[in-house]
Amino acid sequence: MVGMTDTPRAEPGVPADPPEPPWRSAPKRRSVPRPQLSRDVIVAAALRVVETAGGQALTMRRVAAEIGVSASSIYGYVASKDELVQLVLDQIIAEVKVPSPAGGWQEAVKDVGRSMLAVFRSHPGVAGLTLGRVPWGPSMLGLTEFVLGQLRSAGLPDQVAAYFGDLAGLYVGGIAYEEEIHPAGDPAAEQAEVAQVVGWLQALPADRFPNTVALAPILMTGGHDERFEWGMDIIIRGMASFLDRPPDPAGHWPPA
Amino acid sequence: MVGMTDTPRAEPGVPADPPEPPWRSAPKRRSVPRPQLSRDVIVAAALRVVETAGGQALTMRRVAAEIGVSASSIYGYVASKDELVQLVLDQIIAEVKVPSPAGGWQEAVKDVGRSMLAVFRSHPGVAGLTLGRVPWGPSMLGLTEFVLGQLRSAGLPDQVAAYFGDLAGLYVGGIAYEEEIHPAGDPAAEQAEVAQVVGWLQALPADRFPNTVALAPILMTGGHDERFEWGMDIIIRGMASFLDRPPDPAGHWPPA
DNA sequence: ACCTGAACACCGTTCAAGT
DNA sequence: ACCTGAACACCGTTCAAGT
Repeated sequence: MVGMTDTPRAEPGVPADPPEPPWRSAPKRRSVPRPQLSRDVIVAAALRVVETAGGQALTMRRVAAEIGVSASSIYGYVASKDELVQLVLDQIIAEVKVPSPAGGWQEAVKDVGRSMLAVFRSHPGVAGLTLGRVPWGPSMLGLTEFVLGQLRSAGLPDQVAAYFGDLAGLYVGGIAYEEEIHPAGDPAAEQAEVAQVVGWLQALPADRFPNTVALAPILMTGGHDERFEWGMDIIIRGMASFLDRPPDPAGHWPPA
Repeated sequence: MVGMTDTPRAEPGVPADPPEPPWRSAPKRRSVPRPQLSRDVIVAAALRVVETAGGQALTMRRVAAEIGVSASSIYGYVASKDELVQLVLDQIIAEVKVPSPAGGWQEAVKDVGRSMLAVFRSHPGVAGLTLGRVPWGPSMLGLTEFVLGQLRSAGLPDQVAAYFGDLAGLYVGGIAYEEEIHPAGDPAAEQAEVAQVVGWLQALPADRFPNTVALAPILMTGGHDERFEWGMDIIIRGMASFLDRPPDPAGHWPPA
């Protein structure tokens, strides 16, 4: 079954698969007479490399070695490293769960964020790959549709709903990337590092930096989950504030 | 000024030496055989490299070439590439203007964000270096102090003020990085790319993706400034919402 | 038709050797 | 004391050549 998603399905009559996103190239080689390479094999190997050795270890040479093939042969199936990265992203975004909207739009949207963070956490190394990219792959579509639906039916202005993905995607990806870079592995070493910075801040001249000195102890506290929940809450509160002041009848925001 | 000792000086005051006769061997030791290095020289060269060739061009070899020195000599003044990056970041963050608080805390805090984005824009290539790093350099302190002071005197809970820097820093750095990656250089090519994605989204089956299809035209519209202002507004609105529901007398949030 | 191997033009970092 | 040059262990990508 590995080859299925590989097959270019131009055949009409097959129902409603979304069209290929613009960044996807057609594989250069088709007709596989032997158990040779394929996009799926390459993407799976890439994912294995990222998970076992981190995002910065995702190199064409390493992926090739993981499969047992030369680096150059990968270029028969994938146009560039960037395309491989997009394929990897699309694969793991497919794991994000679309939640039940029963708890209201605010919880539903937060749940998408939580699920996305959980997926990034379960594939350490992938979050860094989203930075500076918009993963407009097929698996992103279901998520986008759900979130847009939630925001619109809550009564938020279309432009507000449209911009939200930008902000939320940046936030979740950024948080996940920071967690990758500073893994929660060794709590003792982590606490020592925090204590060092807090100590430095508290040693500042209190007359010139009164607020920094005063807040130093709580500037760097809080676990990853706590900070993430707080950040999502801020964003959702900002979104919700648009419900108190709806746009004017022409749909413009801010209202005239 | 450290740079002064760097200037290669060929014995001032001594009048023009006649050229060496052919039979003379070169002197074994010149007073200053090579221009002396220093951190300032290296950081300045690094900044020049980043600005002229982008953040991904910041390599030790390129910085060395910019100065006219071997790559390995840089390690006499800077422990690693990461330290060099931190020095570059601190240098440019020093350019961020601390605004007047006259317009109220919301505008003041937004102005810090705007100024920071402006600085990143004027040094293209630097923003990407902030990702996954907390630039706790000396020049960050004045900014932190100002923002914390604004938020506290506005009446926001200390923990909310403490977390704000995290969120805002992630946002500004992320936005600036995205602008670096997709520079606004060629408006025609940019618009063509957007049109391609919009076309792809509009071609989706409208029964399965009604909201995505409906919002496709406005999902990717808006200039960089507009999106940035909107994102900052969302965050500030979220912050302001804490003023409507202040923390309980014990200082806890959310209030019991 | 598919894959390899060498090549090109790069990386960060180390370290013995030269001046 | 300071800097160089070679070396080590890597990159992404291309392309003639082999099978």
